[in-house]
Parts: sequence; structure tokens; C-alpha cells
Amino acid sequence: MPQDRTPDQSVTVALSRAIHEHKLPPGTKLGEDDLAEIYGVSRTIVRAALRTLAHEQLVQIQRNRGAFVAKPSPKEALEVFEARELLEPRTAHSAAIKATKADVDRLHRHIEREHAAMTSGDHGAALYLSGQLHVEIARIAAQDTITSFIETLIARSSLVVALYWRRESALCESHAHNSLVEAIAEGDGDKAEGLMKSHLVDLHSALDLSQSAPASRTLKQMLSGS
Amino acid sequence: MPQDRTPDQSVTVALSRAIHEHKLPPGTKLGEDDLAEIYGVSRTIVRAALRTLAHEQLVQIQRNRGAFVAKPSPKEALEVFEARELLEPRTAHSAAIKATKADVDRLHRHIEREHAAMTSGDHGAALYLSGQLHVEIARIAAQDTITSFIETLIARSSLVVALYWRRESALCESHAHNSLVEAIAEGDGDKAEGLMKSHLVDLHSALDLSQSAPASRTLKQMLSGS
DNA sequence: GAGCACAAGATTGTATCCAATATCAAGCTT
DNA sequence: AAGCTTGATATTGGATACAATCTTGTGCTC
Repeated sequence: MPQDRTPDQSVTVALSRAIHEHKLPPGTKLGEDDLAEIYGVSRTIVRAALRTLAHEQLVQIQRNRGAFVAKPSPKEALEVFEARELLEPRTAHSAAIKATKADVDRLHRHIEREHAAMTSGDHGAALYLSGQLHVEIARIAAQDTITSFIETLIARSSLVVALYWRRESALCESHAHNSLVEAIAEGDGDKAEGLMKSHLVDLHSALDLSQSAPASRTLKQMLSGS
Repeated sequence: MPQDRTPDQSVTVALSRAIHEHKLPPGTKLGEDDLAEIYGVSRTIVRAALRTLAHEQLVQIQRNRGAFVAKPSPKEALEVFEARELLEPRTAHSAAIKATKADVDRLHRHIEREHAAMTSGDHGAALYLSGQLHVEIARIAAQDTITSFIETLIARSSLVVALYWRRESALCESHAHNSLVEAIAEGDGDKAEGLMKSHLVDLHSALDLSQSAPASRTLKQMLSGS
């Protein structure tokens, strides 16, 4: 477990990351004893982590039955993207106005890491980084309240994509991310806002929300394999 | 404790309400043993409730030191209202389009209860109901994801008001709420949106975010007195 | 073979215990 | 009187034990 995080935070981060990378598909049962063994902690810690993830809506806890990776309905999927379309364009606008050279450099490096993961075949990491770029942009806007909402929405988006994504290509096209970062680098708020809006509408259009969803595998395999 | 809620949910709701009604001012220490005794549950339940409230940002947990009613900084206060100004107008617009007669009746009755509380001198209840009207409007819009964000923002707003409110009058003027509900009753989305925007700008303007904040009293007094 | 009932085992919910950390009070020094 | 140190006490963090609930497997009946 990494530095100065409490035990439950470490488990939370690990599980969140695994969900984000589609190592734990929607519907996966998250048994307390299993996780306690896998992470080498007591059930107390696991329960705290699961509760946190439930509050973030990545996990659904059913009383007396256990915790499962959340499985957003088509309605929920739609809502998540609607909420993103309401929050992210203005946030990108604000980020463009506020970005420093260091911020832009960081975004460029982030995109490089995303591409590297994609070309090396690490789809899980690419997926995670793809979503995190949106979070990084929100952080530049320096509005923590809205950023925390965006973080939640990005995380839930990874579940939505796992269930409803209809395209063969990667989640976010590199072209879209590049253009966005360019607009931010130019300090062009309106352009960044417009590009973010188009990007989200594009993502939204790649979802097939006219269906439902599949089953699961054992916990240990999913948390170790890559 | 009321019906079919788990023990920790009951404690969560009770504390949330108390915070909302300013019975527990920002900065109040929420000791686990104290709360366990007051609510007649074990520390396990209290800890779960406090964690939930921490996730909702009504409570701040400091490791090894305890839980305290959150005390938003001026920056956080500003952020909360900015986020509301981004989310609530469009939500009011949507609510106006979607509202049924039953919805409108419910809003009218809500306003009546708010007035009744105010005239009977039950300021805490009036305060709570004032904020909840915004939540009710969001519920009519039937977008659960955004509604949950608004719920969080309304709850945090009560903390902000406790710390930074500059006006002598009630939180939300009855005139503003009446107009809003009328626009919703008329199904006029643009009007509802405009009124909500003005209302929020008005609320925002009544905050003095150029200062900081006071101290506290014992837990039992605050949770029983009215 | 299908369906039902029951018991055993697994898992979750909660309480209690123990360890770790912080706070407070008392005593001492300057 | 103010400041520092030390020890006692209070409180929080985490583990473990026990109770409650659910799931699964076995045996019986039709």
C-alpha cells in the first residue's frame, strides 16, 4: 500500500482504479472476506472502503447480500452524460482562462502517457488516463466543488462505457483531447468550452442506451490479471 | 428512530437535519461516544453515520482527533453558490416543463409549511424547509444525478449561511419562492430558469465572504433544545 | 426430472475489545 | 505568572467475536 493514506483509502483507491480500468466489470460481487484477504486488511477496513465507493456510486451495497460493482441503468447513464454536459464545458472555459504553462505541460505529458498506454496495449490504463484528463482539466479550473462532481461523473462514466459503449475505437479520440489542450494552451475559453461540448456530445452519441447488460468472473483473477 | 431505515441511516438523517436547522453550528465537535449515548446505538453505527456525513461534506473527520461539523472557508462558500448557479437554473427550467398538477400542489403545500414554521418562530424548521424547496424542484426535473448534487449543495449552503449570512431576514424571501413556483405552475421553463438564476444571485449577494467564524456548545443541549 | 423443505455453511451487520494517538491536568522550572 | 515536561485520562482507529441473514446443498416427495 502506498504512502500516507489510511488503510481504507488505499483499498478504496485500488478498487476505484480497478473498476475504472474495467478489471472489475459492472455487477461483480465484492465479498468482504475476499477483499480482506486480497489486500491483507481486516473486514473493518474493507467495509469502510466499500462504503466510500458506494457513496461515489461506483459500488452498490445491498443490505444483507453484499456489495457489487454498480451497474448503471440506461437512465442513469443518460443522466451522467447530461450532468457532464452541464458542468464540463464551463469548467473547460474556466481552465483555459486560468491555465499556467506548467498546467499545459502537465496536460501534454498526460496525453503522452495515454498514448503510450494505448500503443503498448494496456487498455485499462489508457481508459483510466482518458477519463483522468477530464479531471485534470477540472483541477486547473480550481473549483473544488465542481471538480469533485466531475470526478464522480468520470468514474461513473467508466461503468457506463463498460456497459453501453458501441464503438470499436478508444473511449476518447486523441484528436479531441489534443484540440482541447491546444485551446487551453491558447487561453481561449470559448473555444475550449465549444470543443468540450462537442467532445461530450460525441461521447454521448457513442452509447447505445436501448439495452441492458452481462455477468461476472472470480475476484482474484480480475484483480491480478492485466 | 423511524421506519425501515438502517440504524446508521437514522443517525445520519437526524444529524443532517440538526446541522441543517443550525442546531449544530459549524465547528461543533461530534464525539463518537457522546452520539452513541444520545442515540442509543454502538460506536460502530455512529462511525458509519459520521463517514456518510463526511462524504456529504457536512462533517469533517480529522484523523485521530475526531469529527466536527464542517466549517466551509469563504472559497468553499463561493464554490457552492457557483455550482448552484450552474446547476439549478437549468433544473428549474426542466422542472417547469415536467411539472404535473400534483407536483405544483406539493410545492404550494411546501411553501405553506415554510411560512407556518416561520410565523410560529420555528426558525430551524423554516430554514430546513427553505432549502428543501430547492430539492423538491430538482426532484420534479427527474434527473437523479443532478438532484443528488443539488442536495449536497443545499446542505452545504446551510453551513455557509450559518457562517456568512449578512441579512436580518429569512434565508429565501417568500416572494422569490412564490414567483418560482408560479412559473413552474405555468410550465414556463425560461421564466423559471430566469427566476432561479436571480434568486441564487440574490442569495449569493447576501453573503459576506470577507471574514471567518465563532465557537461552540455541548452536544446534548444542541440536539434537544429548539 | 422438477419442486419443495430443511439443515449446514457462508456472508453480512453490529457490538465489544484492544491498540494507538491526542488531550488535559498537575507539577516543576525559570 | 508563563512555559515546559510528564503522566493520566479520554478518544479514535482497527481487529475480532458474536448475532442475524442469506445462499447452497442434500434429501424427500410427486
